[in-house]
Amino acid sequence: MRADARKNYELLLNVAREVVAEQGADASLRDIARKAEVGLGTLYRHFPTREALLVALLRESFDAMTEKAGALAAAPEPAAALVSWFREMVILAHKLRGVTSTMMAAIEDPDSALHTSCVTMKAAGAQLLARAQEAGLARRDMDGADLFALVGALAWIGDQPSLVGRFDHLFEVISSAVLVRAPAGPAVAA
Amino acid sequence: MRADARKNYELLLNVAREVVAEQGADASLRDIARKAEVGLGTLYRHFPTREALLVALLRESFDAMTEKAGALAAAPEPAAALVSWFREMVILAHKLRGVTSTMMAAIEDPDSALHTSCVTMKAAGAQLLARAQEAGLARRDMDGADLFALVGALAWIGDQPSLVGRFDHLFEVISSAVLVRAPAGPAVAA
DNA sequence: GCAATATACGGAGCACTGCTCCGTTTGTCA
DNA sequence: TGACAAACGGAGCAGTGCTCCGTATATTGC
Repeated sequence: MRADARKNYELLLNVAREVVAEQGADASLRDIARKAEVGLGTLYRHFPTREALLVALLRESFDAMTEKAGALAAAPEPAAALVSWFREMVILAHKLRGVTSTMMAAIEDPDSALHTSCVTMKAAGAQLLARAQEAGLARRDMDGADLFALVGALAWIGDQPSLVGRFDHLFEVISSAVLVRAPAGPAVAA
Repeated sequence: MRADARKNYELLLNVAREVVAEQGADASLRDIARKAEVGLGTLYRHFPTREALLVALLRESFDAMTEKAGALAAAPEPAAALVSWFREMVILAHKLRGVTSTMMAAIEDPDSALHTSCVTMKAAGAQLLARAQEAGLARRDMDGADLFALVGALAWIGDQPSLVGRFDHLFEVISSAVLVRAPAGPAVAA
């Protein structure tokens, strides 16, 4: 890869990160090229499709979330670890507003460049869920994909301007659905 | 209003309903005009903005949901009534895919033509929720707006092609978050 | 039944979008 | 220092939302 090409690649990625953060996943590609002071053709050569650009943007974040899940896998409180990771996922999905749909599609599309990162991350999340389930702290009838769907749903809520004030509350409501009801007082299940 | 104008108005509304159902809320307005065999100008005269068109489409459905909530307000089982209405709301939001954001915005925007219908419907839903809460069957820390947000979140899930198979399950997960945990056996809270 | 006119119609036109294609420039390596 | 593959930039196409105005027509008063 030629030096100027590499430079433009990085430049475009950085500009895209900013623009997507402030305009959402359907930002104008011309705008990104313009802000990077680069021809539209250059953008399209490096990222043949909008998804390719988003993929490049997402992959690093995804791998970071996988790593984080790995770190939490040995945390003393499985439920707290799960919720903490869950929350970070939602925040990430919100920061890259609009991309959640892309993410959901990538999980099921083996041809997507994001597929591997996505599946790995899902597995990492599923592991946190499984640990909470084994400890009797989470619903047993859920898997990693369900967890992902809830991430997307919460990110959608976070994307609605009229709901920002309720976000924390709704996060609690939905995450409490994943967690098993705490036993009421000293009563012991038969 | 002239007769031909009224005819075109109805025609456009019917065509729009079909097109939105199959292409989503961001369907091409040109396309709608074309399918109605009407000039683009005619569409814009009747519905100056895309939102105006959606509003006209939504209002009748909204009023129907308000009515339904009224009918359920006296149902024997408050929790079942709430869940049943909740489910219909989600299905409606899904059928008009993409419009949920419009709906959420309308609730908080007094200038929106949809505002009244929307607020009324929210109130009707809130009433169902309140009845379930008074019966000790639903979380007390929720209100009508929270309920609406969950409708939107579930509609988002329903809009993801990769999640259609999990929809019923996720509906159960989220609606169970609204309902209070059933007391475990004969144990009585102190 | 027939003008007159207000009202509604239709689509050309503008600025934007995603995406392709190709003539021009430039980095690289012998 | 050339030669040339590789990268660049932007004109061009088809689509979009939305405006504006010349044309056609439904309605009204006679």
